[in-house]
Amino acid sequence: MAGSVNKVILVGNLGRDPEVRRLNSGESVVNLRIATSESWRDKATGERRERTEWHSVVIFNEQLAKVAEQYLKKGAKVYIEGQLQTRKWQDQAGAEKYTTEVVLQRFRGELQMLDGRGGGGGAEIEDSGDFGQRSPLPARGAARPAASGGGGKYSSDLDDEIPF
Amino acid sequence: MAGSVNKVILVGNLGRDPEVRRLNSGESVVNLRIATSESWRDKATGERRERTEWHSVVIFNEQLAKVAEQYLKKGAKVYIEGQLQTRKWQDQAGAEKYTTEVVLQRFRGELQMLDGRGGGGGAEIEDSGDFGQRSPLPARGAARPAASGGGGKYSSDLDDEIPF
Amino acid sequence: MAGSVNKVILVGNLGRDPEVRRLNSGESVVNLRIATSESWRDKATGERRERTEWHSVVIFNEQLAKVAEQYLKKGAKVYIEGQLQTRKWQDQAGAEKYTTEVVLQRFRGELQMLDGRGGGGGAEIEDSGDFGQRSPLPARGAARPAASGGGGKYSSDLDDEIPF
Amino acid sequence: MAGSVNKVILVGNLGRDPEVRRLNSGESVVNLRIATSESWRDKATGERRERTEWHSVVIFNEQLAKVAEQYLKKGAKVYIEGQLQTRKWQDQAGAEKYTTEVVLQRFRGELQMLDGRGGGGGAEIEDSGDFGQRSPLPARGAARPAASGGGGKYSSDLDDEIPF
DNA sequence: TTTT
DNA sequence: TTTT
Repeated sequence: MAGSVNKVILVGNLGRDPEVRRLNSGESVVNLRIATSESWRDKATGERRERTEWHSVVIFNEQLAKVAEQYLKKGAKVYIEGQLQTRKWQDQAGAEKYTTEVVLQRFRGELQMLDGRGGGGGAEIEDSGDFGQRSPLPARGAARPAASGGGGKYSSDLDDEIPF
Repeated sequence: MAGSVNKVILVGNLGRDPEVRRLNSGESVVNLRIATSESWRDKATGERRERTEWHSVVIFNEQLAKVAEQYLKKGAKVYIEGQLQTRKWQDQAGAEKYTTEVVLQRFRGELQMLDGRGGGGGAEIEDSGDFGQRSPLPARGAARPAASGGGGKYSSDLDDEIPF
Repeated sequence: MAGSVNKVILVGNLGRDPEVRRLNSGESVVNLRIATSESWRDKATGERRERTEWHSVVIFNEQLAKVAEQYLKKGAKVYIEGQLQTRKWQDQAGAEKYTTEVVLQRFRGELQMLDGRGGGGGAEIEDSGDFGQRSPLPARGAARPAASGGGGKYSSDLDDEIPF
Repeated sequence: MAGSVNKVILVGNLGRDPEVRRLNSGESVVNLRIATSESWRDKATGERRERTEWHSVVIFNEQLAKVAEQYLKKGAKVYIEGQLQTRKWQDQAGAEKYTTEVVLQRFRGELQMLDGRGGGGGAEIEDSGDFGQRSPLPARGAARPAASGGGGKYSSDLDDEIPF
């Protein structure tokens, strides 16, 4: 459709470690389970209440999948930007089911690690040349984690694999 | 959870007229079915392909529910901002089902009508006083439709009901 | 900085035709002037008031620059996604000035045309192959306009130039 | 204007402590200075480069101003949602200047504290009653910080002042 | 079920 | 300078 936008922005915490599936193509797909929550005081009872929402996130973006696989773990706080997709499937009994996921397509979406030390992930992309004073960050969908723990080695390795 | 964000932004078209449910409280809840789509050319086949995604939107925000009920109809293009919520329900056979919706809670969310003539809806809210040169728009979650077709009457009526 | 996000989302109308600058590299950069506005009823006076905000948008993204150049004109309604950048410059008298712009970097940002007939622009990108049922839209920052006025020719030409 | 959107989303760190101005009305306005940055590897030189962008944020939203005043300090990481506003002013020499700010109007905008312990701020709002299973969070523009350091006292005090 |  |  002309002129449409389908965007989800989440800031939340991983409920468990990332799940990585390796495709035949060699690419990996990462699934995250992310919790967001709101709390409020119920005026009627005066009690504090909280509602947690769980989101299924699927990362097809190769660079971001690598970052997720290498640096994220249960409890990590992340910023995620993707799009809504609902897919139909059948359970073992043959019943129709629908699942709605937040999807980061190839070359699309964003992932930022928001934890302080040993985890904060900033955008990190190679530039193909100067662009006046605007050189930074021409590319999309990439995240570079800060050195986690013992240094920047993994970070460097990752850098070398980013193809632009 | 501390520091979480759960936000969905959609620009798309209504697949059918809004569905309005009246609650016992007198409030109304509006359900929208919104399509977003992307198209691309398949490199392998050279054919143009398109994928349409359908979104279920639920409007609990009273002002926006009124706007939706009065001014939106099948085919209308809208900007929607809400949050993801998944709810569990049982079908007639007793099978567990999950549905994920984009929800505009009371006093939350945004709705903007994007159609040109007889439909464009801008934010429209009363101010409770001046605020230096920054007076505009202190309130959230409101949309005022332009007069649709026969004039601004409904728009005015609506204005009078906006309680701030 | 690790884990940062800098994002602007605008839906508004062009105050004038796009301004195109051709760089020595052959690339073009497009500047847009976009108005957003809010209206509200002043509670004290009962009068309707409106505040219009003007935004300077700079498009370095080549694909989106082409779309803007070819299909946008004064009055057009667009969805824009970019990032905030402030740059320092000197006026003729040598006085320091700062200008803040919404920038769509190379390969980044989004542009959707929201006008109905002869103008609605949907994402339009070639795919490099199938990806199961998820094939669509792996790429970012692209917009394909619908044929404006005299047909889809320019649209097709544009398609051929999109390098992925 | 009908159907317009003016939204800025930032995730970044405070460059200095919040600046609080007390208005004659008793309300306070808080100014923040927030840095976002991107880093990338320059393909030509192979060097890592980084660009930091500084944003001026102005909080008129009373609740969020209180949160900012009480809980934010230099270095804190925050999620901010506001709108772009450019205002004209004159320096001491009478020269015209323009400043663009990210503004959180009264009852509008969002602020989430993203630091781990003693700082993470989740939405925290009182509800005016039940709303089926959807009771949470009817209100907008509020943030409740987690107890910082020694307990929830300030948090509770703040709660009592939130008028809904 | 929309839209192009 | 747009739009309603």
